[in-house]
Amino acid sequence: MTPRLQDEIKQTRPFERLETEALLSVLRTSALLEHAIARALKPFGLTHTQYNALRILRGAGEGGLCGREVGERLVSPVPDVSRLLDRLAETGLIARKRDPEDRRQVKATITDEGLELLERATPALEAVQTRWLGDVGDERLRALIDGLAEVRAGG
Amino acid sequence: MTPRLQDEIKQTRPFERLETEALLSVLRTSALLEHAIARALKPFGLTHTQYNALRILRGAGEGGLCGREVGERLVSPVPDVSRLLDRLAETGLIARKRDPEDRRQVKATITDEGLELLERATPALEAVQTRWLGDVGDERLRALIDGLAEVRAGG
DNA sequence: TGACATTGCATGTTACAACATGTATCATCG
DNA sequence: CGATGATACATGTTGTAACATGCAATGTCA
Repeated sequence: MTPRLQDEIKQTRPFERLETEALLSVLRTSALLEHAIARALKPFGLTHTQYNALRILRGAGEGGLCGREVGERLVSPVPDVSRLLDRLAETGLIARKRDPEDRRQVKATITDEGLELLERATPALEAVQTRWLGDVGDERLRALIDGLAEVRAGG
Repeated sequence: MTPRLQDEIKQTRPFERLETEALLSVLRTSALLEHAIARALKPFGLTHTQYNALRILRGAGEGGLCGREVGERLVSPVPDVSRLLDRLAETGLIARKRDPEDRRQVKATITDEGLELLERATPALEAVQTRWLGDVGDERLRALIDGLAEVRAGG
């Protein structure tokens, strides 16, 4: 049922240290999930990062957020929020305007078109979530969440 | 000590479902780890994928492996092994030649230069592993490994 | 043997990531 | 008030990822 990482990547020898196996497990699992997510979002013309940015802006409401704030809220940090928002603006999913309070900032807000696309795309993403995590019990999920938080605390 | 994901990405509301939090935890943790790994490998002019390919070819020994086999053994699948090996060959880290047994295949082998670079780069990667995972106990690591394997089994 | 599919790899193209650098606006402090 | 630095964003460049397509070598089967 649950295959060993060692077999998945056809490694002949067992891992010497538990930490190595854990590290590679995180990376491989994430890569597979990202791939599944990319496939699910492709029909909507969105990358996962773009999808997340739209969700963040929806959560921000009318006032919107500046680029820096969007960057801080992204699940996976990206060092180029300007062009991320560029592309969303080009396709009309968000709108941008200079903040009169601080003219350095550019406030981004989600458009109706963006909201509509978000609602159409969300079920595809939930399907991925259910498929991959739906059969994992709450106790295991909790252990996973806590363990990963502890890893991140090491950085 | 262990921050909540919810706070890390400045989300105001708690996650509705445990699965969502687990999914995003995997993705975020992996992104942070990949970033740390990329930084560690940068002085050696290697990406993480390239580093892994070199390790795989070192493990294969004299006979080498063909591109398909390298792809199967990579932690994170990449759909372009040809050019991955191209770059390693350009910098002299691997050598390639057609397999006379099956002329479709191209056997890749690691060069002495590749072996030497691998040995110089490995400590940097182990440092990342120790920093991020060194303080996580074996029991938690085991739970992490098992939980992630169960997630992958869902796909 | 010859038609057909399959496998393994190469290559063109597009989009995006990552890094460095530039520019306008704001904050701070003498 | 003016100089200096910090902040927020824009932009140029390079390298790579992802996808599609094409070609050569092999396998399959009538």
